[in-house]
Amino acid sequence: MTYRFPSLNGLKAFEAAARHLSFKAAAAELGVTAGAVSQQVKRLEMSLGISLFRRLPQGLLLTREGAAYLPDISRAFDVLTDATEAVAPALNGRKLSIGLDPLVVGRLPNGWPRHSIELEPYIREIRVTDDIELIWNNELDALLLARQTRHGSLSEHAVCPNGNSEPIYFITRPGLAECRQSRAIVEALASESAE
Amino acid sequence: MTYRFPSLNGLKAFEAAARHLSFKAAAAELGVTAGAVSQQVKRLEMSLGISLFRRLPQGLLLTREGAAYLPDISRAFDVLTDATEAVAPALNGRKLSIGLDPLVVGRLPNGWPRHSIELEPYIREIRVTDDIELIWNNELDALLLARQTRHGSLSEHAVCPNGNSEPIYFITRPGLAECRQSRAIVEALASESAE
DNA sequence: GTACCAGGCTTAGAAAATCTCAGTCTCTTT
DNA sequence: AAAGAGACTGAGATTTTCTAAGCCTGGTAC
Repeated sequence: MTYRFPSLNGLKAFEAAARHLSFKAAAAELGVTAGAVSQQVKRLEMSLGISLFRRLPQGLLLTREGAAYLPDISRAFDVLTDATEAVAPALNGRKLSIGLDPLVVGRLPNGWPRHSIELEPYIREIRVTDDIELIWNNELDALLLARQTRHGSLSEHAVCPNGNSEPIYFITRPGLAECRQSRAIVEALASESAE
Repeated sequence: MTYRFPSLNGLKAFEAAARHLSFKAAAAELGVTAGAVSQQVKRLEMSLGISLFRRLPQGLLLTREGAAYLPDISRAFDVLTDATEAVAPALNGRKLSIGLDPLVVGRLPNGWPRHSIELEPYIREIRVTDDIELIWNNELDALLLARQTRHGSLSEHAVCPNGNSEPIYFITRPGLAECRQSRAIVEALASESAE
Protein backbone atom coordinates (compact mmCIF):
# COMPACT_ATOMS: atom_id res chain seq x y z
CA MET A 1 0.00 0.00 0.00
CA THR A 2 2.11 2.83 -1.22
CA TYR A 3 0.54 5.92 -2.70
CA ARG A 4 1.83 7.71 -5.75
CA PHE A 5 0.71 11.16 -6.67
CA PRO A 6 2.28 14.45 -7.68
CA SER A 7 3.57 17.13 -5.35
CA LEU A 8 1.03 18.85 -3.17
CA ASN A 9 2.34 22.29 -4.01
CA GLY A 10 1.62 21.65 -7.63
CA LEU A 11 -1.87 20.41 -6.85
CA LYS A 12 -2.57 23.38 -4.64
CA ALA A 13 -1.49 25.74 -7.39
CA PHE A 14 -3.59 23.85 -9.91
CA GLU A 15 -6.64 23.85 -7.70
CA ALA A 16 -6.47 27.56 -6.99
CA ALA A 17 -5.70 28.47 -10.58
CA ALA A 18 -8.54 26.30 -11.83
CA ARG A 19 -10.98 27.95 -9.47
CA HIS A 20 -9.96 31.41 -10.54
CA LEU A 21 -9.01 30.56 -14.09
CA SER A 22 -6.12 32.90 -13.49
CA PHE A 23 -2.58 32.40 -12.29
CA LYS A 24 -2.48 35.92 -10.99
CA ALA A 25 -5.56 35.51 -8.83
CA ALA A 26 -4.41 32.12 -7.64
CA ALA A 27 -1.06 33.59 -6.70
CA ALA A 28 -2.76 36.28 -4.65
CA GLU A 29 -4.79 33.67 -2.82
CA LEU A 30 -1.76 31.53 -2.12
CA GLY A 31 0.37 34.49 -1.13
CA VAL A 32 3.06 34.01 -3.77
CA THR A 33 3.87 35.56 -7.13
CA ALA A 34 2.22 34.58 -10.38
CA GLY A 35 5.50 33.24 -11.66
CA ALA A 36 5.61 30.74 -8.85
CA VAL A 37 2.14 29.47 -9.67
CA SER A 38 2.99 29.25 -13.32
CA GLN A 39 6.05 27.18 -12.53
CA GLN A 40 4.21 24.91 -10.14
CA VAL A 41 1.49 24.17 -12.64
CA LYS A 42 3.99 23.56 -15.36
CA ARG A 43 5.89 21.11 -13.16
CA LEU A 44 2.65 19.35 -12.36
CA GLU A 45 1.73 19.09 -16.02
CA MET A 46 5.16 17.73 -16.78
CA SER A 47 4.99 15.14 -14.08
CA LEU A 48 1.60 14.00 -15.35
CA GLY A 49 2.54 14.24 -18.98
CA ILE A 50 -0.65 16.10 -19.88
CA SER A 51 -1.80 19.70 -20.15
CA LEU A 52 -4.26 20.90 -17.58
CA PHE A 53 -4.80 24.42 -18.92
CA ARG A 54 -5.08 26.08 -22.25
CA ARG A 55 -3.20 29.34 -21.99
CA LEU A 56 -4.99 31.97 -23.97
CA PRO A 57 -3.92 35.58 -24.07
CA GLN A 58 -7.16 36.54 -22.38
CA GLY A 59 -6.75 34.01 -19.58
CA LEU A 60 -6.92 30.35 -18.79
CA LEU A 61 -9.18 27.55 -19.85
CA LEU A 62 -9.25 24.08 -18.40
CA THR A 63 -8.53 21.26 -20.78
CA ARG A 64 -10.80 18.25 -20.70
CA GLU A 65 -8.30 16.51 -18.42
CA GLY A 66 -7.96 19.52 -16.19
CA ALA A 67 -11.71 19.74 -15.81
CA ALA A 68 -11.88 16.05 -14.99
CA TYR A 69 -9.07 16.31 -12.46
CA LEU A 70 -10.29 19.33 -10.53
CA PRO A 71 -13.31 17.89 -8.69
CA ASP A 72 -11.31 14.98 -7.33
CA ILE A 73 -8.49 17.20 -6.17
CA SER A 74 -10.95 19.50 -4.44
CA ARG A 75 -12.56 16.54 -2.77
CA ALA A 76 -9.23 15.24 -1.49
CA PHE A 77 -8.44 18.70 -0.16
CA ASP A 78 -11.78 18.75 1.60
CA VAL A 79 -10.99 15.47 3.27
CA LEU A 80 -7.60 16.70 4.42
CA THR A 81 -9.02 19.94 5.67
CA ASP A 82 -11.86 18.34 7.58
CA ALA A 83 -9.69 15.63 9.08
CA THR A 84 -7.10 18.13 10.17
CA GLU A 85 -9.65 20.41 11.71
CA ALA A 86 -11.18 17.45 13.50
CA VAL A 87 -8.02 16.18 15.18
CA ALA A 88 -6.37 19.56 15.68
CA PRO A 89 -8.63 22.59 15.63
CA ALA A 90 -6.76 25.64 14.42
CA LEU A 91 -4.44 26.87 17.13
CA ASN A 92 -6.00 30.28 17.02
CA GLY A 93 -9.06 30.24 19.15
CA ARG A 94 -8.19 26.91 20.72
CA LYS A 95 -8.47 26.66 24.48
CA LEU A 96 -5.84 24.65 26.30
CA SER A 97 -6.34 22.17 29.05
CA ILE A 98 -3.84 22.69 31.80
CA GLY A 99 -2.51 20.40 34.50
CA LEU A 100 -1.50 21.78 37.90
CA ASP A 101 1.10 19.94 39.93
CA PRO A 102 -0.30 19.50 43.48
CA LEU A 103 2.93 21.03 44.72
CA VAL A 104 2.28 24.12 42.67
CA VAL A 105 -1.30 24.63 43.75
CA GLY A 106 -0.29 25.74 47.23
CA ARG A 107 2.03 28.37 45.84
CA LEU A 108 -0.58 30.19 43.83
CA PRO A 109 -3.38 32.54 44.86
CA ASN A 110 -6.49 30.62 45.66
CA GLY A 111 -8.38 29.69 42.55
CA TRP A 112 -5.77 30.90 40.12
CA PRO A 113 -5.82 30.49 37.21
CA ARG A 114 -9.35 29.19 37.30
CA HIS A 115 -10.77 32.55 38.23
CA SER A 116 -8.50 34.68 36.11
CA ILE A 117 -10.58 36.74 33.74
CA GLU A 118 -7.75 37.44 31.35
CA LEU A 119 -6.94 33.78 30.93
CA GLU A 120 -10.52 32.69 30.47
CA PRO A 121 -10.32 32.77 26.66
CA TYR A 122 -7.29 30.54 26.67
CA ILE A 123 -8.10 27.77 29.11
CA ARG A 124 -10.63 25.05 28.65
CA GLU A 125 -9.97 22.87 31.63
CA ILE A 126 -7.76 22.67 34.69
CA ARG A 127 -6.80 19.42 36.38
CA VAL A 128 -4.57 18.74 39.31
CA THR A 129 -1.92 16.28 38.21
CA ASP A 130 1.78 15.97 37.58
CA ASP A 131 1.53 13.16 35.04
CA ILE A 132 3.61 14.03 32.00
CA GLU A 133 2.12 11.14 30.12
CA LEU A 134 -1.06 13.12 29.77
CA ILE A 135 0.78 15.62 27.62
CA TRP A 136 2.04 13.03 25.21
CA ASN A 137 -1.47 11.65 25.00
CA ASN A 138 -2.85 15.03 24.06
CA GLU A 139 -5.16 14.77 27.05
CA LEU A 140 -3.40 17.76 28.48
CA ASP A 141 -1.89 20.67 26.57
CA ALA A 142 0.36 22.00 29.27
CA LEU A 143 1.49 21.31 32.79
CA LEU A 144 2.66 23.57 35.57
CA LEU A 145 5.22 21.59 37.54
CA ALA A 146 7.11 22.37 40.69
CA ARG A 147 10.21 20.59 39.47
CA GLN A 148 12.11 20.29 36.28
CA THR A 149 11.67 17.17 34.23
CA ARG A 150 14.38 15.55 32.17
CA HIS A 151 12.13 14.82 29.24
CA GLY A 152 14.33 16.65 26.80
CA SER A 153 11.90 16.76 23.94
CA LEU A 154 9.19 18.56 25.86
CA SER A 155 9.31 22.31 25.92
CA GLU A 156 10.08 23.62 29.39
CA HIS A 157 9.85 27.20 30.50
CA ALA A 158 10.79 28.38 34.01
CA VAL A 159 8.71 31.18 35.52
CA CYS A 160 9.14 32.89 38.87
CA PRO A 161 5.84 34.25 40.10
CA ASN A 162 6.23 37.76 41.43
CA GLY A 163 8.28 37.96 44.61
CA ASN A 164 9.01 34.29 44.61
CA SER A 165 12.47 32.87 44.03
CA GLU A 166 11.32 29.31 43.43
CA PRO A 167 10.54 28.82 39.76
CA ILE A 168 7.53 27.01 38.41
CA TYR A 169 7.96 25.08 35.18
CA PHE A 170 5.57 25.44 32.29
CA ILE A 171 5.70 22.26 30.20
CA THR A 172 4.12 21.79 26.77
CA ARG A 173 4.50 19.79 23.64
CA PRO A 174 6.92 21.52 21.32
CA GLY A 175 4.18 22.51 18.93
CA LEU A 176 2.38 24.56 21.54
CA ALA A 177 5.29 26.31 23.18
CA GLU A 178 5.10 29.53 21.25
CA CYS A 179 1.40 29.91 20.69
CA ARG A 180 -0.55 32.87 21.96
CA GLN A 181 -2.27 30.82 24.63
CA SER A 182 0.96 29.57 26.12
CA ARG A 183 2.49 33.00 26.16
CA ALA A 184 -0.56 34.48 27.81
CA ILE A 185 -0.47 31.90 30.56
CA VAL A 186 3.23 32.26 31.20
CA GLU A 187 2.98 36.02 31.33
CA ALA A 188 0.03 35.94 33.67
CA LEU A 189 1.89 33.53 35.88
CA ALA A 190 4.98 35.70 35.94
CA SER A 191 3.06 38.72 37.18
CA GLU A 192 1.05 36.78 39.72
CA SER A 193 2.07 37.24 43.35
CA ALA A 194 2.27 34.23 45.60
CA GLU A 195 -0.28 34.30 48.36
CA MET B 1 -13.07 28.33 -0.70
CA THR B 2 -9.52 28.16 0.48
CA TYR B 3 -8.15 24.95 1.93
CA ARG B 4 -5.86 24.77 4.93
CA PHE B 5 -3.90 21.71 5.80
CA PRO B 6 -0.38 20.78 6.69
CA SER B 7 2.41 19.97 4.29
CA LEU B 8 1.95 16.89 2.15
CA ASN B 9 5.44 15.64 2.88
CA GLY B 10 4.64 15.58 6.54
CA LEU B 11 1.40 13.74 5.92
CA LYS B 12 3.12 11.23 3.69
CA ALA B 13 5.70 10.58 6.37
CA PHE B 14 2.98 10.26 8.99
CA GLU B 15 0.92 7.90 6.90
CA ALA B 16 3.82 5.59 6.13
CA ALA B 17 5.13 5.66 9.69
CA ALA B 18 1.69 4.94 11.07
CA ARG B 19 1.27 1.97 8.78
CA HIS B 20 4.60 0.50 9.78
CA LEU B 21 4.68 1.85 13.28
CA SER B 22 8.33 2.53 12.56
CA PHE B 23 10.19 5.52 11.21
CA LYS B 24 12.90 3.29 9.89
CA ALA B 25 10.52 1.15 7.86
CA ALA B 26 8.63 4.20 6.65
CA ALA B 27 11.89 5.76 5.57
CA ALA B 28 12.77 2.67 3.57
CA GLU B 29 9.40 2.78 1.84
CA LEU B 30 9.73 6.46 1.04
CA GLY B 31 13.33 6.14 -0.04
CA VAL B 32 14.77 8.56 2.49
CA THR B 33 16.58 8.27 5.80
CA ALA B 34 14.87 7.72 9.11
CA GLY B 35 16.03 11.11 10.28
CA ALA B 36 14.11 12.76 7.48
CA VAL B 37 10.91 10.97 8.44
CA SER B 38 11.43 11.84 12.06
CA GLN B 39 11.81 15.49 11.15
CA GLN B 40 8.80 15.50 8.87
CA VAL B 41 6.59 13.97 11.50
CA LYS B 42 7.84 16.33 14.14
CA ARG B 43 7.14 19.30 11.91
CA LEU B 44 3.68 17.96 11.25
CA GLU B 45 3.01 17.51 14.94
CA MET B 46 4.23 21.02 15.62
CA SER B 47 2.06 22.52 12.95
CA LEU B 48 -0.96 20.70 14.35
CA GLY B 49 -0.05 21.33 17.96
CA ILE B 50 -0.66 17.72 18.94
CA SER B 51 1.33 14.52 19.20
CA LEU B 52 0.55 11.80 16.71
CA PHE B 53 2.93 9.15 18.01
CA ARG B 54 4.16 7.93 21.33
CA ARG B 55 7.86 7.24 20.94
CA LEU B 56 8.81 4.21 22.95
CA PRO B 57 12.27 2.74 22.95
CA GLN B 58 10.88 -0.37 21.33
CA GLY B 59 9.07 1.49 18.60
CA LEU B 60 6.10 3.71 17.87
CA LEU B 61 2.56 3.80 19.07
CA LEU B 62 -0.20 5.97 17.66
CA THR B 63 -1.81 8.39 20.03
CA ARG B 64 -5.57 8.62 20.08
CA GLU B 65 -5.34 11.60 17.74
CA GLY B 66 -2.92 9.86 15.46
CA ALA B 67 -5.21 6.87 15.21
CA ALA B 68 -8.14 9.12 14.44
CA TYR B 69 -6.21 11.03 11.81
CA LEU B 70 -4.77 8.11 9.89
CA PRO B 71 -7.88 6.74 8.15
CA ASP B 72 -8.84 10.12 6.76
CA ILE B 73 -5.36 10.80 5.49
CA SER B 74 -5.27 7.41 3.81
CA ARG B 75 -8.60 8.10 2.23
CA ALA B 76 -7.46 11.44 0.87
CA PHE B 77 -4.37 9.77 -0.54
CA ASP B 78 -6.55 7.20 -2.21
CA VAL B 79 -8.57 9.92 -3.85
CA LEU B 80 -5.46 11.68 -5.10
CA THR B 81 -3.96 8.46 -6.37
CA ASP B 82 -7.08 7.34 -8.18
CA ALA B 83 -7.78 10.72 -9.69
CA THR B 84 -4.22 11.03 -10.90
CA GLU B 85 -4.20 7.59 -12.41
CA ALA B 86 -7.50 8.35 -14.10
CA VAL B 87 -6.46 11.55 -15.85
CA ALA B 88 -2.83 10.60 -16.46
CA PRO B 89 -2.00 6.91 -16.39
CA ALA B 90 1.57 6.35 -15.29
CA LEU B 91 3.90 7.30 -18.11
CA ASN B 92 5.50 3.90 -17.97
CA GLY B 93 3.46 1.57 -20.07
CA ARG B 94 1.43 4.39 -21.58
CA LYS B 95 0.93 4.31 -25.33
CA LEU B 96 1.05 7.57 -27.19
CA SER B 97 -1.25 8.76 -29.89
CA ILE B 98 0.67 10.29 -32.75
CA GLY B 99 -0.30 12.71 -35.44
CA LEU B 100 1.30 12.55 -38.89
CA ASP B 101 1.51 15.66 -41.02
CA PRO B 102 0.13 14.83 -44.47
CA LEU B 103 3.35 16.28 -45.87
CA VAL B 104 5.36 13.79 -43.84
CA VAL B 105 3.39 10.73 -44.80
CA GLY B 106 4.79 10.68 -48.31
CA ARG B 107 8.35 10.79 -47.07
CA LEU B 108 8.11 7.67 -44.97
CA PRO B 109 8.07 4.02 -45.93
CA ASN B 110 4.59 2.84 -46.62
CA GLY B 111 2.73 2.09 -43.44
CA TRP B 112 5.42 3.36 -41.13
CA PRO B 113 5.15 3.62 -38.19
CA ARG B 114 1.87 1.80 -38.13
CA HIS B 115 3.49 -1.48 -39.08
CA SER B 116 6.63 -1.12 -37.04
CA ILE B 117 6.95 -4.00 -34.64
CA GLU B 118 9.39 -2.26 -32.36
CA LEU B 119 7.14 0.75 -31.91
CA GLU B 120 4.00 -1.27 -31.33
CA PRO B 121 4.29 -1.11 -27.52
CA TYR B 122 4.58 2.67 -27.59
CA ILE B 123 1.88 3.79 -29.97
CA ARG B 124 -1.84 3.64 -29.40
CA GLU B 125 -3.17 5.51 -32.37
CA ILE B 126 -1.97 7.25 -35.49
CA ARG B 127 -3.89 10.05 -37.18
CA VAL B 128 -3.06 12.14 -40.16
CA THR B 129 -3.19 15.76 -39.10
CA ASP B 130 -1.02 18.80 -38.60
CA ASP B 131 -3.21 20.49 -36.03
CA ILE B 132 -1.12 21.58 -33.08
CA GLU B 133 -4.22 22.36 -31.11
CA LEU B 134 -4.75 18.65 -30.66
CA ILE B 135 -1.58 18.46 -28.61
CA TRP B 136 -2.65 21.15 -26.20
CA ASN B 137 -5.98 19.37 -25.84
CA ASN B 138 -4.26 16.12 -24.92
CA GLU B 139 -6.06 14.50 -27.83
CA LEU B 140 -2.68 13.87 -29.35
CA ASP B 141 0.57 13.19 -27.55
CA ALA B 142 2.95 13.96 -30.35
CA LEU B 143 3.02 15.22 -33.90
CA LEU B 144 5.42 14.59 -36.75
CA LEU B 145 5.50 17.79 -38.78
CA ALA B 146 7.22 18.65 -42.02
CA ARG B 147 7.90 22.19 -40.86
CA GLN B 148 9.02 23.91 -37.73
CA THR B 149 6.43 25.65 -35.60
CA ARG B 150 7.04 28.77 -33.64
CA HIS B 151 5.12 27.62 -30.62
CA GLY B 152 8.01 28.14 -28.26
CA SER B 153 6.61 26.25 -25.32
CA LEU B 154 6.16 22.99 -27.18
CA SER B 155 9.09 20.66 -27.32
CA GLU B 156 10.47 20.35 -30.83
CA HIS B 157 13.03 17.82 -31.99
CA ALA B 158 14.40 17.68 -35.55
CA VAL B 159 15.14 14.27 -37.02
CA CYS B 160 16.60 13.42 -40.41
CA PRO B 161 15.46 10.00 -41.52
CA ASN B 162 18.37 7.99 -42.91
CA GLY B 163 19.77 9.35 -46.18
CA ASN B 164 17.42 12.29 -46.14
CA SER B 165 18.57 15.84 -45.71
CA GLU B 166 15.15 17.31 -45.01
CA PRO B 167 14.39 17.11 -41.29
CA ILE B 168 11.12 16.03 -39.80
CA TYR B 169 10.02 17.66 -36.58
CA PHE B 170 8.84 15.66 -33.59
CA ILE B 171 6.57 17.86 -31.46
CA THR B 172 5.30 17.03 -27.97
CA ARG B 173 4.12 18.65 -24.82
CA PRO B 174 7.11 19.44 -22.62
CA GLY B 175 6.17 16.75 -20.15
CA LEU B 176 6.46 14.00 -22.72
CA ALA B 177 9.61 15.04 -24.49
CA GLU B 178 12.00 12.85 -22.58
CA CYS B 179 9.91 9.78 -21.90
CA ARG B 180 10.86 6.35 -23.16
CA GLN B 181 8.10 6.32 -25.73
CA SER B 182 9.19 9.59 -27.32
CA ARG B 183 12.79 8.51 -27.45
CA ALA B 184 11.91 5.21 -29.03
CA ILE B 185 9.91 6.90 -31.74
CA VAL B 186 12.56 9.48 -32.52
CA GLU B 187 15.25 6.83 -32.69
CA ALA B 188 13.20 4.60 -34.91
CA LEU B 189 12.49 7.54 -37.17
CA ALA B 190 16.15 8.49 -37.36
CA SER B 191 17.18 5.04 -38.56
CA GLU B 192 14.31 4.70 -41.01
CA SER B 193 15.23 5.08 -44.68
CA ALA B 194 13.00 7.13 -46.90
CA GLU B 195 11.23 5.08 -49.48
C1' DG C 1 26.88 -6.31 35.32
C1' DT C 2 28.73 -5.26 30.84
C1' DA C 3 28.74 -5.26 26.06
C1' DC C 4 26.07 -4.97 22.19
C1' DC C 5 22.07 -4.06 19.23
C1' DA C 6 17.98 -1.75 17.56
C1' DG C 7 15.44 2.23 16.86
C1' DG C 8 14.59 7.02 17.56
C1' DC C 9 16.59 11.78 18.30
C1' DT C 10 19.53 15.90 17.24
C1' DT C 11 22.50 18.95 14.73
C1' DA C 12 25.19 20.87 11.14
C1' DG C 13 25.86 21.23 6.63
C1' DA C 14 24.69 19.68 1.83
C1' DA C 15 21.31 19.34 -1.67
C1' DA C 16 17.04 20.27 -3.76
C1' DA C 17 12.86 22.62 -4.38
C1' DT C 18 10.62 26.88 -4.54
C1' DC C 19 10.15 31.85 -4.83
C1' DT C 20 11.14 36.47 -6.42
C1' DC C 21 12.51 39.69 -9.69
C1' DA C 22 13.10 41.77 -13.96
C1' DG C 23 12.37 41.54 -18.58
C1' DT C 24 9.67 39.59 -22.75
C1' DC C 25 5.76 38.32 -25.44
C1' DT C 26 0.88 38.37 -27.17
C1' DC C 27 -3.43 40.03 -27.43
C1' DT C 28 -6.88 43.62 -26.13
C1' DT C 29 -8.24 48.21 -25.33
C1' DT C 30 -7.98 53.12 -25.96
C1' DA D 1 0.09 53.36 -32.12
C1' DA D 2 0.49 53.20 -27.25
C1' DA D 3 -0.70 51.34 -22.99
C1' DG D 4 -2.44 47.52 -20.13
C1' DA D 5 -3.25 42.81 -18.64
C1' DG D 6 -1.73 38.39 -17.95
C1' DA D 7 1.42 34.66 -18.74
C1' DC D 8 6.27 33.01 -19.60
C1' DT D 9 11.35 32.62 -18.74
C1' DG D 10 15.92 32.48 -16.54
C1' DA D 11 19.06 33.79 -12.93
C1' DG D 12 19.84 34.12 -8.42
C1' DA D 13 18.16 34.19 -3.58
C1' DT D 14 15.62 31.81 -0.13
C1' DT D 15 13.48 28.09 2.11
C1' DT D 16 12.72 23.44 2.73
C1' DT D 17 14.22 18.93 3.02
C1' DC D 18 17.72 15.39 3.24
C1' DT D 19 21.90 13.12 4.78
C1' DA D 20 25.47 11.87 7.89
C1' DA D 21 27.37 11.13 12.18
C1' DG D 22 26.96 10.69 16.89
C1' DC D 23 23.94 10.38 21.19
C1' DC D 24 20.50 8.21 24.19
C1' DT D 25 17.45 4.54 25.89
C1' DG D 26 15.87 0.03 26.65
C1' DG D 27 16.27 -4.85 25.64
C1' DT D 28 19.19 -9.06 25.24
C1' DA D 29 23.19 -12.22 25.43
C1' DC D 30 27.00 -13.49 27.81
